[in-house]
Amino acid sequence: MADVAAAAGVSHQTVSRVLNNHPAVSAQTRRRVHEAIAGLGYRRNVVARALATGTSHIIGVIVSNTTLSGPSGALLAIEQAARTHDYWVAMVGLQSQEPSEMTDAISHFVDLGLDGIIVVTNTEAAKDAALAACGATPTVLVTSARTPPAYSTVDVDQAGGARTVMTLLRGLGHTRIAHVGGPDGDLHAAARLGAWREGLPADVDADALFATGDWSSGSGYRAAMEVLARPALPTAVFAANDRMAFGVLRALSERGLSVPGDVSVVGFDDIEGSECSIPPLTTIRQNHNALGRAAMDLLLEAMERKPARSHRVPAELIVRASTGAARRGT
Amino acid sequence: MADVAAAAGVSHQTVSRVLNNHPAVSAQTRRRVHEAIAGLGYRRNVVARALATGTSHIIGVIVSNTTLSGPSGALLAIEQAARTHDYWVAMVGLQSQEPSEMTDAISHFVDLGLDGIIVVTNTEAAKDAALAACGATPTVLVTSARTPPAYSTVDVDQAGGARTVMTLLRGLGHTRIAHVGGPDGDLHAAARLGAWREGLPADVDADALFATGDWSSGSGYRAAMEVLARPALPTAVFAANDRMAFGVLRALSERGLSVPGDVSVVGFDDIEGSECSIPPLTTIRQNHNALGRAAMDLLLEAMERKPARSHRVPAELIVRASTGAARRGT
DNA sequence: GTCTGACGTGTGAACGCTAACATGAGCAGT
DNA sequence: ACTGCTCATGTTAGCGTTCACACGTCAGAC
Repeated sequence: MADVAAAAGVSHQTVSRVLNNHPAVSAQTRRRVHEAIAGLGYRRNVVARALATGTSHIIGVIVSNTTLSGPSGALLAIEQAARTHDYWVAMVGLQSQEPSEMTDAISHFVDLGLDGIIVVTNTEAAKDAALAACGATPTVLVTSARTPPAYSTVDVDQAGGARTVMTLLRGLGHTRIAHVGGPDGDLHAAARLGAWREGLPADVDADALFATGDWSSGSGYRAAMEVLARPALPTAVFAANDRMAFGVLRALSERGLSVPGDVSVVGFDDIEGSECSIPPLTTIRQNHNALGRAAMDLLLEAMERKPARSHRVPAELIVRASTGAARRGT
Repeated sequence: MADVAAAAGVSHQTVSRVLNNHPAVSAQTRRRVHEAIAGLGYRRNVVARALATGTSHIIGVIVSNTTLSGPSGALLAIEQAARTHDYWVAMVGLQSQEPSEMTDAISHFVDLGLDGIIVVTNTEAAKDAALAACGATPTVLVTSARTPPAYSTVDVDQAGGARTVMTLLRGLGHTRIAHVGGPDGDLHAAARLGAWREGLPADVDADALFATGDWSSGSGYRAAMEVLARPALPTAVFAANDRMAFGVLRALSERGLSVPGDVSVVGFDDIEGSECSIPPLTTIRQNHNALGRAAMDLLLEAMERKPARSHRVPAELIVRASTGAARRGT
C-alpha cells in the first residue's frame, strides 16, 4: 500500500480511503490512485484489514451429517446465498454426533473472528453445543429444534410436508399406512413420524405399521421387509426419506407386490433419481435454495443486531406414479 | 495477551513462546502461563497471528459443479482430511461454467492469504482458469485433465474403472453394449466414453449404440429411450453415471425389457440408492475418502515446496444384480 | 479583512501477534 | 578470575491495514 501511495504521490491513508470508497477524496486523486493500483498490480491484504476492522467478511457454516443430501444441499445453497451478499464461507462437516466436535468447530470459528455462523443440525444435543459455544458471534440455526428466542432459526416445514403426504394418502382411501422412520434423536425424523401418527385413523394400530431405518436405502429395504412380514399388509408406505423409499420399492418388488397397484409409496426430499425410480416416486421437495437464502438473510440481520426471528420454508408435494387409490377390501 | 503476560508475571513474548510450544521455556514458567491463560479464558487472536506469520492454516477448496454427488463428495472428504491435519477449509461452489467465476474465486483465495488451494474440476477451461489465477499459492487439482508438471493432481482412475466395466460385460458375452455418455466437455465423461469405445468389438457400430445425457436421471431415461427406438437392440447398457443408469432402468422397465434377463445395465459412482434400485445396480465405486486424503497429502507437500506429483485412486467394481450373461442369438 | 465551516489530505497510533536480536544469569574450562 | 557457552527471558520492531484526529486551504458570510 505504501508503494501505491508513493506512486500516486499521496499518503497511505488516502489510498485506503479510495479502496473503501470514502466520499472525501477528490475525483482527480481517486483516479491517480486507481492508476497506481492498476500499474503496480496491488491487492489489498485482507488479513491486515480483518485485524484492523475486526471484521472478515467470512461466515462459517457447520453441517452435522454431510453424507446426507439434505445437509449438503443446504450447505451449497447457503454458500451460494452468501456469495451473492459478498460473503465467503468457511465450512466444517461434522463426522460424529459428539457434541465436543461441534463445540470445537464453533469455538474455532469464533477464534477466527468470523462475522457470523450458520449451523445446520438435526439433533438437540448438537444444537445445544452450538449455542453454548458461539458466544457473541451472530449465529443462525438451520434446524427444527426449539431454540431460545435470542437466536434466529430457519427450517423446511417438515411436519407440514408430512401432513401433506398423509392428506394425499388418506384422500386416496388409504388407512393402513406404514411408516419407515429415520433414526432416533433426529428432529426431522421425529417431525415426520409425528405427522404420520396424527394422520392415521384412530382405530389403526400404529406400532404394527412402523419400522425404523438410518436414512440409507439398505435400511429402508430391511425395514420394509420387516413390516411386510407382519400379518396385516399396509396399503401404503410413507418413508421418511427418498433413499429409504428406494429400499421400500425394492422390497415390494421382490415380494411381488406392484406399486401403486398393491401398495402406494411416498418418500421425502425429492433427491435426484426419485423421478426415475420404478415407478417414479411421489415425494416432498425441500427447497434448499430458499432455505439458504433465508438463512443468509437472517444472519445478515443478526449481524446488524436486529432482533432474532424464525423462518419456515414451505415443503412442496410432488405427485408421481408411485401413489394411487387404495385397493377396495384390503 | 498482555493481560496473560501480566497475570503470569512474564513478558508477552514468553506467552507467545508457550503458545507455540517453543522449547526454550522453563517448565515452571510454562505452567504459570498456562494457569494464567486458563484463569483469564484467553484465546489467541488467529487473525493477528496470520498477519504476523503470513500463514493462516486455512486451505481453500473450489468445486465446479456442486449439484453432482462426485464433486460434493470430494469436497466433504477433503474437508475431513484437512481437519485431521489441523487445517480448516474455506469453500466456493461454482454455479456456472464461466472461467471468470473460477478466476474470481481463486484470486479471492489468494488475497485471503490461504496456505493452499484444492480445485475440483472436470473441464479443461476451468482448470486453465484456475492455474492462471493461483499464482504462487500452492495448488492441487482434482481432475482428469492434463496439467503442467509444476502442479500436483489427483483423480479417480476413470478410464480404468470404465475398462473394468467393459471387461465384465464382454466376459458375460455382451457385444452390443450401448453407452449413455455424460455432457460434452466433461473430462470424466470423455474418459468413460473412450474406454467404452475401445472395449467394443471392432465390427460393432458404436454410433448406433451411443446417446448423450447431462448426468441427470431424466436425461438417462430419454437417452435410453432414444437408443431403444433404434433397429438393433443392445444387450447391455453402460451409463456414465448411476443417476443416468436409474433412468435407463426405468426406460427398460417401461419398454417391458427385463434386467438383466434381456438387457444388462451398469452405472458409475456407486451413489447411495444404487444398492436398492430395481434391480440393484452393478457399478464402479469412487473412493472419495482416498481421493480427499491424497489431495490433502499432495497439498501439504506442495506447501513444503516439494516437487509436484500425481496420484491416481483406483476405482472398484461393484457387481450387483443388474448384470448377467448375454442372451444367446441376440 | 477576519471568522467559520466544509472539504481534502496527512500523521500517528492501534489492531494482536511473532521474528530477530539483546540481555543477563549460571556454569564449565582454562 | 576470566572467557565463552548455553539457557531463559525481555525488548523492539515489524506484519498491512484502518481509525481518530490534526492540519491546511478555500469558499462564503459578516
